[in-house]
Amino acid sequence: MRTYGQYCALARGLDLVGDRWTLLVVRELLSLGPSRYADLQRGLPGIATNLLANRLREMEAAGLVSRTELPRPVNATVFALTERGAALEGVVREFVKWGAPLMSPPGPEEAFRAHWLLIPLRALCRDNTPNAPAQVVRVGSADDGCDIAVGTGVVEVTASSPSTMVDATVDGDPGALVALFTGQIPVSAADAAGMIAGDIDAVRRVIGGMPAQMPPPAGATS
Amino acid sequence: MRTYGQYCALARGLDLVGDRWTLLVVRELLSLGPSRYADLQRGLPGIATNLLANRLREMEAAGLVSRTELPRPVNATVFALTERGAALEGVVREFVKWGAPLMSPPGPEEAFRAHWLLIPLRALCRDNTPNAPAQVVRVGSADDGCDIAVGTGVVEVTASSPSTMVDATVDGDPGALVALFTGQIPVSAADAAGMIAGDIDAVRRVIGGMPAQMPPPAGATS
DNA sequence: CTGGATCCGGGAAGATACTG
DNA sequence: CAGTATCTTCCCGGATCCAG
Repeated sequence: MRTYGQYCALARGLDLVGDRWTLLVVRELLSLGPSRYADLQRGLPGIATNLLANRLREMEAAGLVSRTELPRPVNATVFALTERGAALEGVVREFVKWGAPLMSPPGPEEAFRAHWLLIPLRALCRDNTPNAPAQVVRVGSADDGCDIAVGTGVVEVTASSPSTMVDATVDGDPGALVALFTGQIPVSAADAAGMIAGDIDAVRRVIGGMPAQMPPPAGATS
Repeated sequence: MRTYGQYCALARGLDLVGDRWTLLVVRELLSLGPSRYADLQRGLPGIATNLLANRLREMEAAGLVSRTELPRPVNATVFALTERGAALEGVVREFVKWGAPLMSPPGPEEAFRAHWLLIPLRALCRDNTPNAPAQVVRVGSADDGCDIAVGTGVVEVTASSPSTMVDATVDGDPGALVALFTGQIPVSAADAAGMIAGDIDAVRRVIGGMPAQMPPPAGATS
């Protein structure tokens, strides 16, 4: 293993998770929960298959990931974060917060998965009408997305599950999706763009009126 | 610049600061404040000189670092974090928290600089006797270390400055220093080991009785 | 002396093909 | 499905050299 050789908590931490792709694997496992190899590959477009296998081995050796072989007839391998690996959530959350101002509209070559929004949505969503009955808003699709469950003021965001009944679904191009949840475009505009299906009030209910995190375009008057 | 090509705040953040050494450069600039090239080199043992120059250029291009050429007769270059670069403090803090359990005693090959303790000390130190007059405890030396200033319950940790008058100085081998401030060894033991010069009560004053963060050795009874 | 640039070897990362 | 094998590319690490 490559090490910085420094007796410093940051350096020792980076010795374990500073390699390329490692924190993105953590993101996947934090978002999706225990996952199979092929699911991780789908959530990590651009990673070489041998590299994913290497990372999973290294992370297992470092005690961050556990590997479970399911017996017949399932015959699958499931990767999950250990407690120590899940403890990286704080690091990832701070990173996402720091990266938020970088979320200008995506380039044409850039990949997108709706479940990547899970960690940001946990920080962004609110229950604006806590006295209303519980509702679920889906972002993305049943195959790849997040389910935002609200009720009694509590918000829970999970990876979307096909078996969950939802009150509304929000989908569309990635840049618009991010702009909607960061409050840069109003719900009405998203609806006019055909991004919303189902109960539009459920969507209004969960969107926190967060002040714009993105820097204004150069030359804009503040 | 190499990129993950993912429209995700974490991936875009890692595109900027995920390269090797980058976050350690941030650590140095957060701890020392504006610094010269040679100072950064001293705080980053193991880095190749060309690599440091490359990183500083890339970080400048990314808007994380500013470069100021001081005019004659000083004729030096000073590197400092921009506001955006300084905003990485949250990421670094979470990383240090996560890395704390990794701080088992250092190996013989491992480098150490006392100013690396600055960020951890900010989380660790308290003012246990807020009504006493203000005091300063130095960790390490005037050349490389931290000054912990306490008074009226407020703790401020800065890089050590030769012009600061201190009430006590703590120094010694790196593992013992970490053990002392994480509460794994008592002040009395550190004193018996000759680690403390000056007012030992000033040292007691700043050490927070933090519960042990390190995992107990295997087989230990909890 | 400070703040680098240049050159080179080794190894990590990336792309693709293939397999139990 | 969950990888391995192989090849290429290029980043990193170490040493040396250099301009102001």
